[in-house]
Amino acid sequence: MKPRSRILKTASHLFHIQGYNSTGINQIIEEASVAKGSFYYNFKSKEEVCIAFLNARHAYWFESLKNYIELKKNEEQPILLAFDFLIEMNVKENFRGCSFLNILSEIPSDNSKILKVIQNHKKDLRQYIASLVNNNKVSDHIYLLFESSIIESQLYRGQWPIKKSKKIVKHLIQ
Amino acid sequence: MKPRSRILKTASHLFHIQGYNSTGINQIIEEASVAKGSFYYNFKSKEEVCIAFLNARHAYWFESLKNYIELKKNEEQPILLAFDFLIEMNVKENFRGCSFLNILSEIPSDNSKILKVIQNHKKDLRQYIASLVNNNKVSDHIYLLFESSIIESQLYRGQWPIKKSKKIVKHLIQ
DNA sequence: TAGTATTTTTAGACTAGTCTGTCTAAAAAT
DNA sequence: ATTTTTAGACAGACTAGTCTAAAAATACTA
Repeated sequence: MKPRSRILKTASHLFHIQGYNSTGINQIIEEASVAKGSFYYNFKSKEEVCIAFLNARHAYWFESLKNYIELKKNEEQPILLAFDFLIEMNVKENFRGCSFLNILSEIPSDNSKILKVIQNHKKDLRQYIASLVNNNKVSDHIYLLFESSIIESQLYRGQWPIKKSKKIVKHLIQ
Repeated sequence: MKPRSRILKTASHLFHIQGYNSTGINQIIEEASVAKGSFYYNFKSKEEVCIAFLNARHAYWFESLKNYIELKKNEEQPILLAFDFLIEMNVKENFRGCSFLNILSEIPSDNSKILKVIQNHKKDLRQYIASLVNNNKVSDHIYLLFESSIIESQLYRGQWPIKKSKKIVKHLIQ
């Protein structure tokens, strides 16, 4: 594995479990076993690593979600499976919530570069949910419940908001 | 105004517009025109200021909300006014979202002291919404939409998620 | 009301550490 | 021959928190 990948992998892990501001470059390069020179050879700043992380996370998260739904689409309706996916992610990632929303809270509100990446991720999610439910009367409603599910389960460190939302959505789509 | 109040007022303002981690003690004491000794005479750590801020914010936010509803209860149903209150707060505070959720994203996930303050704030909100709607079949549903409204309007820097949620809630309660 | 004791606030030096980012110069890989 | 990576020193600025010693404010008491 080349330095660039090691940096990105380590930074992603640290940003995700510690947060962006609490993760320093020195920690990244040490845990990635990379020289500081290589860090700044491959990335021009910490912010650029952040953006690279968000892009990678975007790809990984959507792929995982789509995979999950594809795998179980015989058992339940896709949109309901999306909520099961959240439950599974919370278990796997220990209720760390949404990387995008977490970083949104950490950056100064005038950082439009990062803000745009976050907004685009959520726009894609909103659109994807719309494509799953195929009913534009309720799709934003479901999107809002989906978002709530993520944040509230992070907040309470429990799955009840997701289960509650799923139950509501079940009624909404029938 | 005594030093303690000046510190709390300044810190609250800075935490709210810059975030917790991006606000240093030196900036707080300078903008509050207070000696560093006074800071540590009145608070034993930055974390304690954070908790004091959250408690003050909790009181202020709820009082504002209840005031708003009391003032306009003849025009519309209380629970719908709660959403109008969010719109007004976004205008007043420039879409900075929820201080509690913002700080939730900034603190290490093992900081149970701060986490508890945040959880209690949201528990109170959930309960208050329940008391407004007086229908435990939909009250959590509304709570989840309320939370989404705050975060998504912060994310998109726009009021549409609140307006959308309000419309949904209007149908839910009739 | 005057004098004393206690609490609070002041300015600022200081510690020991953190941060992002730059730079050099050599080694390794391509 | 060029690109990439290495180790690590270094800069300049920041961090939370401690400490000193004097001044100011407050409270207590005779």
